[in-house]
Amino acid sequence: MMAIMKTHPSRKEQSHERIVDVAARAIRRAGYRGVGVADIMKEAGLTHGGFYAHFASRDALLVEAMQQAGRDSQITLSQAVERRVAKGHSRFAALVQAYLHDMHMERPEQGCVVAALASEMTRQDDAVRDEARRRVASLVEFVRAALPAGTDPDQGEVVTATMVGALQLARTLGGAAGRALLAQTREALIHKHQPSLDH
Amino acid sequence: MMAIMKTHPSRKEQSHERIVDVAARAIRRAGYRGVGVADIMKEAGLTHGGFYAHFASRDALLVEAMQQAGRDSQITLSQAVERRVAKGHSRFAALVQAYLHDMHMERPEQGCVVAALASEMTRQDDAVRDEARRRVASLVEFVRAALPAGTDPDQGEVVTATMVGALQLARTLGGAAGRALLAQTREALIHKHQPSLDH
DNA sequence: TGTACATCAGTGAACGCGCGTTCACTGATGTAC
DNA sequence: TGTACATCAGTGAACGCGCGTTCACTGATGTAC
Repeated sequence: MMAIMKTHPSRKEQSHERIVDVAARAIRRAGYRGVGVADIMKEAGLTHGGFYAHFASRDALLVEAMQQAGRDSQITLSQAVERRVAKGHSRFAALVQAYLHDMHMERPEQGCVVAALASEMTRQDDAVRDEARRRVASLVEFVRAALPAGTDPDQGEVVTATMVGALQLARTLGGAAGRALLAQTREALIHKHQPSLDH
Repeated sequence: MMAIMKTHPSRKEQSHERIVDVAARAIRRAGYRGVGVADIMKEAGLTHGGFYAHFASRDALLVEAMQQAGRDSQITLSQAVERRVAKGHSRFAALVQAYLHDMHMERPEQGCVVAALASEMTRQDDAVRDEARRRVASLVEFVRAALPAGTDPDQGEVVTATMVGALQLARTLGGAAGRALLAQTREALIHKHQPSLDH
């Protein structure tokens, strides 16, 4: 009853996943308040009436959507990092280049959920806020794990703050100004933490 | 007709200013979507019906509110910086300490409008978005002007991104974790740009 | 200084719309025998 | 293998509420003479 089986998912589970996937993209594109229940259901190929068979409330969906968005973007980012590492870049430089990539500025809906929602996170109800904290902590951990050997681990928070802030400012400025800001930030981070490499 | 006189403001002008002041705090506390026209008018001591004698639309108010919030927080920040400079701190250390102060984490409604709204700025209509870009540019200029002599001016963007990002992450985490993140970021910025001072 | 009228700032009811949520119902899938 | 019934996932109309916006009206302020 309680155990989650590894068998192929039921029809309902498939719908559930589809709804969460859609929502995970929607909140990053349009914000917590930006897309309604009916829109999400429609994009998932369903009608809005069925929503409450899947979730207790809109907020409950938001929590699952943030988890999913976190998984999504962490996988995408990991893969981009590994690709660069395979080409001979250091893990740290790879992270900085992947996170502060022009594409990441232009495609928030496929990108980091923390950067997409940072300034709205404080204003959510408890359950959503708790998940937001977990997303931040998880991102910081990811960054910390990519710091060059010997770096003070406290730099994990600082580098995360720099990357998240830069991505948001770049998105606000947009266009050439945004890309310039990203380039300067990549340069500064890599130069600071690995003066000898990737320059 | 067009010239703005320096005479004492008319009754209507006083109301207008009060509405904008209230809105400037409200958007930083609750976000662009967080407070309605009726609430703002009420807090300004008026009824909602009079709103459209002052503004063409809710968005028009948001533009003025952002300008006002920018002025507000720039003045507050300047004063805090000057106070620290007077005590013998360098201008850069003073800026970092003032911006990444625990109080700034706890009181978004009196603080930086960019940090309060960064991730929502991309999602606003043209007029609001334009003003958002100006707020970002203005903050970057302010930071650049406080960089230690001889620093590459491109660091203005990077330091701004770091401070804005750190403030947002600290607010999301809240409490002790938030304060720790602020402290680490202050330390890192000051240590990087002025290794010899304020340590 | 006073009276009559015009202008102005603000009031409060009302409208239209979108959105989260509920619910009676339907058609499909699964189970019992 | 077939029939009867129960369960399940999803449908679509409806409800209630909040919010941006409009508008006819009121009371106060200012101006003309």
